[in-house]
Amino acid sequence: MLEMAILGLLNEAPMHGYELRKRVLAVFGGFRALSYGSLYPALKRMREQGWICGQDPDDASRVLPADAPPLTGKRGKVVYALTAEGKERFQELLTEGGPEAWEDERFGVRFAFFAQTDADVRMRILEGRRRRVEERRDGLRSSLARTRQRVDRYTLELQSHGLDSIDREVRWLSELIDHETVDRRQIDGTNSQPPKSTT
Amino acid sequence: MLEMAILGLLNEAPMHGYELRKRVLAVFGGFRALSYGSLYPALKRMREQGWICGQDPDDASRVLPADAPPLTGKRGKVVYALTAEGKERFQELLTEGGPEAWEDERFGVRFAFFAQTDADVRMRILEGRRRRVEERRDGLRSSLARTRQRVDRYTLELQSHGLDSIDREVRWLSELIDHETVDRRQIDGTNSQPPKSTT
DNA sequence: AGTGCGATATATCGATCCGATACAACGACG
DNA sequence: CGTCGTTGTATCGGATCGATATATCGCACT
Repeated sequence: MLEMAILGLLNEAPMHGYELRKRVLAVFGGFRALSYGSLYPALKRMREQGWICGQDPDDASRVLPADAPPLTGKRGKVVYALTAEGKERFQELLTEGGPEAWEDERFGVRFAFFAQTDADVRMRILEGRRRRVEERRDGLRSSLARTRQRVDRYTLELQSHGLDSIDREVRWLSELIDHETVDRRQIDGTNSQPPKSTT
Repeated sequence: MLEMAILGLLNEAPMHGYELRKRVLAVFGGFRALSYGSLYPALKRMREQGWICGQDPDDASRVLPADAPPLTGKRGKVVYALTAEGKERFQELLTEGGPEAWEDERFGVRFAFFAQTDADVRMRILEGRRRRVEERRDGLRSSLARTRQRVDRYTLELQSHGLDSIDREVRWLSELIDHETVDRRQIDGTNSQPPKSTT
């Protein structure tokens, strides 16, 4: 979810599209890129939605709402910032913990803003993600077991390495879940909350 | 490169689109998926290119070349097989070792057919891929070093885990390259080939 | 003083691929 | 005898990429 990434980063500070892209590359670089071909259309859509507004830094009076001209010819620079609706929308996204949140691409973005997410939503997403990744691991594992004898060295190497990566992610997620559980227990201990069942 | 994946798998054995998809999931599952939304249009394109042909298994006489009808209504099953041009095209792809071959998605597919690729092309691709991944690693590493103090626990965790994954890939590639080098030395020793510079 | 390169910056275009969905036939199972 | 899961083909809209065009700015080199 590109939309959430943009809202989240603009929530930290207003910036140019260009800057936005560099930040995305730095934060999500291990998982996802962000091309201009998605960025600028996304910014346009979001401006139309009213979630962000663009402002010309050379002429502060010239605010660019929904219907701004395409800036052809002499192009101005635009600093984007969240509107009230944008902040609202971001908060709304933070509370969503449905199955979409633990799909490959979404999860990375979702996780990057965990610090602003409620503990129970964090837990739901981490456990959902783990289930998801375990499923894939099991599928790959059995497929590998079946074909092990029949394939060449390189295919085997590729599948083994893929399986290792997935195994590592499961372990990483388990560590995070353990950590969350400890945090929760500490809160429960001092705050006497009932121990919620995490389904 | 979806095209190469299909050609490569059909080179092993003719099969249905559906089967093709399952094989792709099994072999590349750790890296890439394959949706029907890409598969069937791709098969159609490739049939138009003359690389593959489809044949109705219930009526072997009914071969489906380039301009076959969309099979609406009563849909027949289609077994796809490589044509002579298709085999040629696949061999051609196997010899290509340019920069495209070591980009994220391409590399996995490329690597899966390494057993049918020349040793020097294998080496070029492995080293190119390693350079590519090292670049990303260094970018991420310095970005992480710069922001380490300023970000929250989850962002840090995400970036660290991403960096670890990339580090692991570099090590994996290095092991493969070492192995290739050993193989080459053995051939050079017994076969007295001149030690090629791998630029 | 010129010049030329790399970074900053906005924007679009075509192509690729995904996700969801529809449709249909077949076999297993109760 | 129905109905559920698997096999199987196909399309649609939407998201995203990769390449490219354009323009400005600062800095180094000559």
